[in-house]
Amino acid sequence: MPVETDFLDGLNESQRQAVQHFCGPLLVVAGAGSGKTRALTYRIAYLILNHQVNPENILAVTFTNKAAKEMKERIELIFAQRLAQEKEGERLELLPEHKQVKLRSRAYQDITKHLWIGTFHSLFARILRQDINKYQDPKGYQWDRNFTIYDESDAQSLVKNIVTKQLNLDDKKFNPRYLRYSISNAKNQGFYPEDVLAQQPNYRGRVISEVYQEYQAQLASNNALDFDDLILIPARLFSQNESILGYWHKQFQHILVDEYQDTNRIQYQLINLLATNGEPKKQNLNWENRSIFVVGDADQSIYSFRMADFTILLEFQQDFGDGLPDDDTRTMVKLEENYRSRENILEVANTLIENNSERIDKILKPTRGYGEEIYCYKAENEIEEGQFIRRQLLTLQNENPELNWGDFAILYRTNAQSRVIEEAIRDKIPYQIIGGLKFYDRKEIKDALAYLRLLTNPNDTVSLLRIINTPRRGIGQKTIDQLISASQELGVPLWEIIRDETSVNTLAGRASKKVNEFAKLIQRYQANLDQLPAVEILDGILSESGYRQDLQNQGTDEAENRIENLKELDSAMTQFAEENEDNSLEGFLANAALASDLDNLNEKEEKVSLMTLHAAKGLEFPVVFMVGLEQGLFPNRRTLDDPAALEEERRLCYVGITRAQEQLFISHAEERRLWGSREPAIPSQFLSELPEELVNYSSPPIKPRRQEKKDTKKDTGQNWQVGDRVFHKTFGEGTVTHVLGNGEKTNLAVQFPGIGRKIIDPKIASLELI
DNA sequence: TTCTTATCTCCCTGG
DNA sequence: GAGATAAGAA
Ligand SMILES: Nc1ncnc2c1ncn2[C@@H]1O[C@H](COP(=O)(O)OP(=O)(O)OP(=O)(O)O)[C@@H](O)[C@H]1O
Repeated sequence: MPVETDFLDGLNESQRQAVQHFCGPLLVVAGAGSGKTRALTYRIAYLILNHQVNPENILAVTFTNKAAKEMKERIELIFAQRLAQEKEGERLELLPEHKQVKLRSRAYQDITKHLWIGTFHSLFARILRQDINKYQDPKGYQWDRNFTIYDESDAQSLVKNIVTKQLNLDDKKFNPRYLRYSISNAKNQGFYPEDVLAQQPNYRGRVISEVYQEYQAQLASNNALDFDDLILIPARLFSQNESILGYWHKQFQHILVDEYQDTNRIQYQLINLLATNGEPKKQNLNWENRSIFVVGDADQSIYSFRMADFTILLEFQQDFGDGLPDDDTRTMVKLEENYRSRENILEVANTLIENNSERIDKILKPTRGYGEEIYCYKAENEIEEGQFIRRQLLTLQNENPELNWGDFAILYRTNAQSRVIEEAIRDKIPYQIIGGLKFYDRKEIKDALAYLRLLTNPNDTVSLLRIINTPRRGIGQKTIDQLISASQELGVPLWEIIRDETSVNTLAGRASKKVNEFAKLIQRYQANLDQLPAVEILDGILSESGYRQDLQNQGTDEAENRIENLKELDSAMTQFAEENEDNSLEGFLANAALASDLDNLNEKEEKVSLMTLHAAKGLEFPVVFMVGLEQGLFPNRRTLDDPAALEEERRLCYVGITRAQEQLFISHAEERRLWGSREPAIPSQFLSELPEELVNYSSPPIKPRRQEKKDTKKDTGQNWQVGDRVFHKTFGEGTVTHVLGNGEKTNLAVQFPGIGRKIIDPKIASLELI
């Protein structure tokens, strides 16, 4: 009999039904903020607790690394909580700090460490580390386990090199960016170069196909994979090799996918293969002790540019489910209550999304009542828009002391918009920008990583070329060209030439001494790769290569900054080694390649978050500013003549609105600077689609007050008692179960129905006695 | 070979 | 308007 598990208290009836689902397929569909992610997370815990499923038999796919990390933390807490009650007979948060730490570490060692939770890319990169040598490529390409993962800029420079150097095409006519995008799209549909040509039997198609072919050949000879390969190669490997598929099918008995509406066909194929072991007939499937559980919302599908296809979500019922009508089906659960947003915010979002024709209507009931008014502000230009944001932030923060800067988000369509906003708020308001230039995209970081990649994977010519003359060591373009053409003639990787002293001496002329010194340096570190911890390798190579010294000599602020960033790389490495119990260089490099800027978002830091609407998917904030609602910007210019693309923009807008919990500000400018020139801008069509009665188009008062709230006193002097009924801004109504400490140091343990027990400092959070 | 200056391209979204 | 890149000078 299943143990009754108190964490089910935090779920409504439909969520509970989803969480308690054990075997077979289940689709959870629901609008924004209805607790889909929570249901998925709790189900993982429930499988382990009540069905004794082994954590290593669970595969859960999230959309971002950050979401994966949070999910692991939640599960860890659930188990630590249970341990606390079993072993100590007490709630976790009421135990002394060191005991809490110990229990969490137990939960990590026993449970979460073994779970396979991550993005498609990180999970399947891990599988490839194990099995890529068994992959048989139809073209005969081969990779080994030390493969390097190329990020977008590596991939683009490879394409560019092919276009200009090898195929001698005009890169004006075929810009490498466009070609790279075409290749990526082809891969995300499982196409080989020949397929591209067959689909597009014209000059353009031939060029794309040729570049693609050469690109793939070079990836292989560099022993490198791009992001798309991390999905595509496992899919091909599983299709061609029954025993490998069988192994992973057996391993992953329970498969869960979050944000299922944004999976693409290849990702679907992977999930399908793992779930069915390649059995095509639905009726032959044996779901004993197995399940597939996906959650999603077709209205939040916003990644079609990455070949995501929300019809995959719509087809789940046919693919896996019983295919019965909604009233009778046992393989679909709908969640219809929204726990995140105020009623007016939700209504605005729902009204907007109804303008899409390609959709299935859903119910999404508010649970939180009307909140503050929604304002739409018309700014003169983008600078004045920034001023508006600044004014509002300062007033709101001033008037609502319970809000800290981390409770605000500013969302925009394109990264380029962040600049002006940053300028407007930087002197008064702490902020963090998510996206744009990623940490791992910075020049100095890429240089450092190139050294490290070269050590683990000497075939990685892209990295080799990046650092062979960085810092300047007198190895010029002519020398490099000589070496490259020799390597091409002999058909060996460039590194093979460079490390061979005699070849270098004949080829490199004056620079040969320098090349040999460089080769010796690299070889010395390669020899010590397994002996030294990763951090020491990094430090050593940065010093001995003269990289750090070179920066120090420059003495500029910029160089200072780069040195700081390199130090940060150092701590990132240490942190990675600790968190993952992995101090190998390979492990760290894979992690770095897959890292996204979103991973740096820290809610606990009290900073306003600036990010794109795409990056905000899955997040929530008490106060949201959605800015730049102008025709051509949002919806974006390129979508205006494509109805499907326009609908996706509208979904993006829906996502933006539904990030807000308490209050939403929308703004647009009448004039905006684009690439240096000023352009008039007309308001976004989405604005006219919002219900007029719920949006206030006049300027918000300088000192807006939270109206609905009764006076929340920040009661330091209040005498709190066990049993008091209280109201909290985020958690709602609850009951005080413990009063901890006294006087200035009083903390309260409050039990919130449906949420659990929280420790609250009444001096920081405003608690109302009711 | 490296540094400086003029010209060109680009920004829609990201693992 | 910035960052990348190509051409020209030291
Ligand atoms: N049963 C519940 N009772 C109260 N609050 C809940 C419940 N379920 C979820 N929540 C809260 O509602 C908010 C939204 O939950 P969650 O992120 O799981 O929703 P979601 O459906 O995944 O959202 P999105 O579609 O926007 O990603 C969270 O703050 C969560 O803590």
